[in-house]
Amino acid sequence: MSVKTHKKGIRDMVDSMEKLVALCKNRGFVYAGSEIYGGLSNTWDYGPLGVELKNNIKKAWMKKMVQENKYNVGIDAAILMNPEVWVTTGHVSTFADPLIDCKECKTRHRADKLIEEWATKHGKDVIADGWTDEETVKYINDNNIVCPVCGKLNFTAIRKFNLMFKTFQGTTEDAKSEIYLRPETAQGIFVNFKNVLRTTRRKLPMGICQQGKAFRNEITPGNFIFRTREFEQMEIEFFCKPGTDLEWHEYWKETCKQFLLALGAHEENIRFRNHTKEELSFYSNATADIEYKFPFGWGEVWGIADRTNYDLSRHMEATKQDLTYTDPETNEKYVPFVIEPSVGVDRLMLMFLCDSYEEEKIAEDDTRVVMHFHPAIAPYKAAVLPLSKKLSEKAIELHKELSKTFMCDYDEAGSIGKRYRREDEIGTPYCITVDFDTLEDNQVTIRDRDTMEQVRIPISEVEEWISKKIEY
RNA sequence: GCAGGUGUAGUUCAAUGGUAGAACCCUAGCCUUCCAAGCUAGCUACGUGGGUUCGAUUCCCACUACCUGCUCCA
Repeated sequence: MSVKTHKKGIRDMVDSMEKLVALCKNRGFVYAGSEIYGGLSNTWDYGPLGVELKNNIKKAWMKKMVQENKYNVGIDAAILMNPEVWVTTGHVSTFADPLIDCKECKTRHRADKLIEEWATKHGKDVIADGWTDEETVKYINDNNIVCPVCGKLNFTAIRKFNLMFKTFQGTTEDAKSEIYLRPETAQGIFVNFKNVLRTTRRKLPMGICQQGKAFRNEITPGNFIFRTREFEQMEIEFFCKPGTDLEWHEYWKETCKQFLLALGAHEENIRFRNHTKEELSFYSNATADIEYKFPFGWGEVWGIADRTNYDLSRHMEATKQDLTYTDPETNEKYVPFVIEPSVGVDRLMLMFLCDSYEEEKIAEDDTRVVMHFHPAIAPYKAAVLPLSKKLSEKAIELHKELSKTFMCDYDEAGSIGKRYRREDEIGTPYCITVDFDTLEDNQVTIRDRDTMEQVRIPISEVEEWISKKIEY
C-alpha cells in the first residue's frame, strides 16, 4: 500500500472543537439534528459536503478491505435481528441491570449488587439477581441497607438502563413482538458465517466485512459526532485457525494503520494502545486500539480485538447449529478464531476533519481556513472557476464534462481570490481556472490547494490529470 | 441520568419592561484578467411553553438544546 502525504507545513491543531463544529455547520458538513424543532440530543445530520466525505471514507474502506484484499468479502445484514441473538450475546441480560442513585451523594449503584454485598458482610447468602424491582426495594428498606459511599438511605427508584433500543415488530405492542435495533453490526456477520463460507466456496482464513448503522442508548454521549446513540460501524470478522490468531492480529493492526496513513492521516496524531490484562474481556486474547489525538484528548477510533472462538461457540450452543470448519487438506475440524477490526465511521470522519484542519495566518489580521483532505476523501475533487463571468459558457461546459467522472464544484461569484478561499475552506484539492487565453489555446490552469503550485494543461487532459491525483 | 454554566441573524458581538443594532458571511446588480478589492441594494435572530404585567427578548417557572465534570466504548 503506497503512502501519500499532503503538505504538513506549520499547522495549528484545532484547539477547540467549537471552531470545527462551526465550520461543519457553516459549510454543510454536519448539522445539529431536528434543529427547527429545538433539536434532539446528540443527533447529527450530514449535509451535502458531509455525506460526500463520509461516503468517500466508506468507499475507501470497501476498496482496501474487500476489493483489494484477497481474504475478504462483504455483506450487509439487517439491522433488525431475531431477539434471541441478543440473549445469546448477553446484551439483553447485561444491560437490564437495576440501577439506583443515591440522592445524597449522587453515586450510582447496582441494586442487586448492593444487596448481595450487604448480605455477604452480614454472613448471609442472598442472590438478588432476578428479583422484581418491588422485592429489591423492599429488601433494601427492610434491612436498612445504606449507601456504601455516604452511609445514608435515600435512593432513587430503580431504573433499568438497557443499552439497546427497543421497538415492536408487527402491529401489536406486546412483549412477544418486541425487537431491538442492533447494538453492534458484528452479530449480523457471525450468524451468516456458514452462509458466506458455503456460497463463496472460500477457505479459511476468510474475513467478512460490513458497514452499517448500530444503536446504543449510551448514558453519556458527547463530543460532537464522536459518541452518538446512532452510529455507523465498519467491521471485519476475520476467521482463522486457532493458534494463528495473534499473528493475524498483528496483520490487521498494520493494515488498519496503513489505511489511515494512505488517506493522509498524520502519523504523529495516531498511536496504538494495547488493552491491559484487566481491561480485556474474559474471552479475548488481545485487543489493540488505534487512538487519535482529538482536540479533546486521545480517543479510540479503531478497535482490533482477538475474540477467540467465543461468538461462534455461543451461537453454536444457542442454535445447536454446527459452525465448525473442516480444513479441506488436513481434515482438521475446529471452531475458527476471530480477529475483529472495528471502526466507527463517524469517528473516522471526525478524525479526518480534525487532522485536515489548518488555520493559516496570511497577514497580521487575516487568516484563512484550509481543509487538507486527501483528494480521495475530499467532497469535491475539483472546482471550475471562470476568471470572468464572460467565460461562463466555456467553464460550464468543462464542469459538466468533469462531473461525469467525479464531484466537481462550479463558482463564478465574487473575485477569483475569494473563490479560491471558499474552495480551500471546504477542502477542494484542485481549482481549475478558465481564463481568456483558454478561448484561444484550450488550456486551463490548475492550482494545487496544498502546494499552491499551478500547472497549465489542455482541457482534454484535465480529467485524466485529476483522476490520477485522487488515486489511493 | 446527576451537578454547574450558557442560549439574541449562518458566525461574532450589542441594546432594551414598550418586539431589536452592527461587523463578517450570504444573495442580487454594477465593477473586476489569478489568491478575501470597491460601490449599491437585499435576506436573516430574541431556543420552546407557561406565569407576573396594560405590555416580556428583558423578571419568574418548567421544558429543550449546547458546553464542562461522574459511567461506557466503535
